[in-house]
Amino acid sequence: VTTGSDPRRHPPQIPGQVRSAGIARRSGRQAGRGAAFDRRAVSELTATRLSAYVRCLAALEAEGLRRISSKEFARRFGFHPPQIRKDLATFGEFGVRGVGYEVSELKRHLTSILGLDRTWRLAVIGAGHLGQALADYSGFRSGGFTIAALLDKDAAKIGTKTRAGVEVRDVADLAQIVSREKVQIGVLAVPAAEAAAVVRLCVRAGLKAILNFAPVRLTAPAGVRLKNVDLKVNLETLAFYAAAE
Amino acid sequence: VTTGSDPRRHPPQIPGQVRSAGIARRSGRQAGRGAAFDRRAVSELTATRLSAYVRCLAALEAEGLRRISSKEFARRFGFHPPQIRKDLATFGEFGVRGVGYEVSELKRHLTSILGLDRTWRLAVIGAGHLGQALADYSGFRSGGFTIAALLDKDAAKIGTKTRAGVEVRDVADLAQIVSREKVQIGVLAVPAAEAAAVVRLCVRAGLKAILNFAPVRLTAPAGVRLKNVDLKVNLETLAFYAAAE
DNA sequence: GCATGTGAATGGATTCACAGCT
DNA sequence: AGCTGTGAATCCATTCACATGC
Repeated sequence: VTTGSDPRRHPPQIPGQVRSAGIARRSGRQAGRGAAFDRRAVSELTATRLSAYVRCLAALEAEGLRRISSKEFARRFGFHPPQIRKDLATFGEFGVRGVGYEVSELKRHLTSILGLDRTWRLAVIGAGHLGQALADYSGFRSGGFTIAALLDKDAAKIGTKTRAGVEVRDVADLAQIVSREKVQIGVLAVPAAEAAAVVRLCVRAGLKAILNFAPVRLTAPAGVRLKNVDLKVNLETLAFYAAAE
Repeated sequence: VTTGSDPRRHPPQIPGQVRSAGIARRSGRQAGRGAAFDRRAVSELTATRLSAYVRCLAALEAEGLRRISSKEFARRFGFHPPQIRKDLATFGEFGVRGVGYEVSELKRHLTSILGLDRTWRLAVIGAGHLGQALADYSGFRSGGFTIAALLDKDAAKIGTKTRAGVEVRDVADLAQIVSREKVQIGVLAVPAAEAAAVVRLCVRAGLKAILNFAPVRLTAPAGVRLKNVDLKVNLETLAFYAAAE
C-alpha cells in the first residue's frame, strides 16, 4: 500500500498500498447531482467500497430492480446503512428522502466518479500462467479497461498467443508501447525476484499507476501509484481464521 | 468481508469480507515465545499485515540477512516501526531489546501463527481462465497450500488438464471429493451468475472457508468464513486515484 | 546505547440519532 | 410515514513516548 516509498501517516493501513504523495488538489468534476470532491482526500476504504457498490448495483440492475433503500442494500450485500449513506455523501446527494436510490442512476453516478466512463489502457507484464489469465480475464477487458499489451522477456513466449488470442510482445519495447498505445496502467505478473526491476522499467516508461501481483511488497517513487495485490495473502488470512477450527 | 450474512459491528470495513460470527474462543496455541491469543479477536488488518510480514521476511532471508530492527524493516517495506511492534505484541515477544529480530526465527513464528505450518487443501471451482491459472499458481501450491482438486460443471472441460497438469473433475462430485480428500478451503472462480449457488454447494459439502474470485459480493451462513476478492476492484480504485491525473 | 514492548494519546472510520425532505 | 443526509458520539487502529531490558 504505497505511493512513494516514504512511510505514510496515520490512515488505517490497508496492507496493500498507500496514498499518493504530494499536495491535495481539487480533482472531482461536477457530474449530475454530484458535488466537487478531492480524490486524494477520499480514503482507500471508501474508494474500495465504491467499487463494490457498483458491482452490487449491477446485480440489482440485472434483476430488474429500480429503486432500493440503503437499508435493503445493506441487508442484501452485508454493509451498514449509515456507512453507505456516508460514503455517498462524500460525492453528492444521489437519493430521494423517504424513497431511496434509483439503481441505474446511482450506478451511473458511481461509475463516473470512479473514472470508469473513460477507457483505461493496461499493459500486463509477465506472460506466465497468471499474466495470461489476467490478460484474458473479462473483468480486465470490460467496464472501462482494455488490454493494450501483454509483455514478457522470454523469447520463447514472445509471438505466441493466449487462449483468448492476445499476443505476447517483447518487454524491451515497453516504453515505446506505452507511449504509442497510450497505456496508463501497468499490471505486474512477473516473478518476485524481478518485480522491483520491472517497476523501475514501468516508471521510466512513464506509467503513473501500477498494480502488482508479484508476491513482494514493492514501493514506487512519489507520483506513481502502486498497489500490491498479493493473492496468497488472502488465502493466508483465511487460513489464519480458519485455524481456530 | 463476512461470515454469516448478518451486518457486522464496527470494525473498519475492509471491503472484502467480515469476521466469523459466534462467540470468541481461545484458539492460539503456545509456540515458542508466543503468547496464547484469540484468533477471532485479531483484526483483519493485523492478520493481513502478518501475512505481508512473512513475505517480507522471506525476501530478507533470501538475501542472507540474519537480524533486523523494526525501524529498518519498516523503512524497507513501507511500514511504521511501532505498528510492526504492536502487531507482533498481539502474539508474543519475538525480539531482543537493544538488538532487533532474528529474521528466520520471526518468520518461523509468524508462519506458525498464520497456521501455515500445517497443510491446507484447496478445491478450485470453475476451470475457466482464472480458475486454471489459480490451480496452476505457485502461490496456491506452496507454503502450506495444496490444490486437491479443480472442478467444473462443463462436460467439455471435465477430464482435460491445465498447463501444469491438474485434471478438471466434475463439480457434481464436490461433496464426495471434499470428504474423501479432506478439502478445507473452496476457491471460487465461476461466473458471477452462478457464484451464489456454488457457495450453497460448498456449504453443503462441508467447507468452512471460501475464497470468492467471482465479481459478486457473496455472503455465507454463520460458521462459514467467506472472503470476497474482486480483482477488478483493485483496478477500479487505482483508476479512481489515477483519474486525478 | 539501543531497540523492544506497551500504556496513553491521537486521529480516523464507523455508527448513532435526528433534522430535513418527499 | 419513510428514508436520506449529516453533526455528534463512539469505537478502533495507529502512533507516540517512555519504561524495560539486553
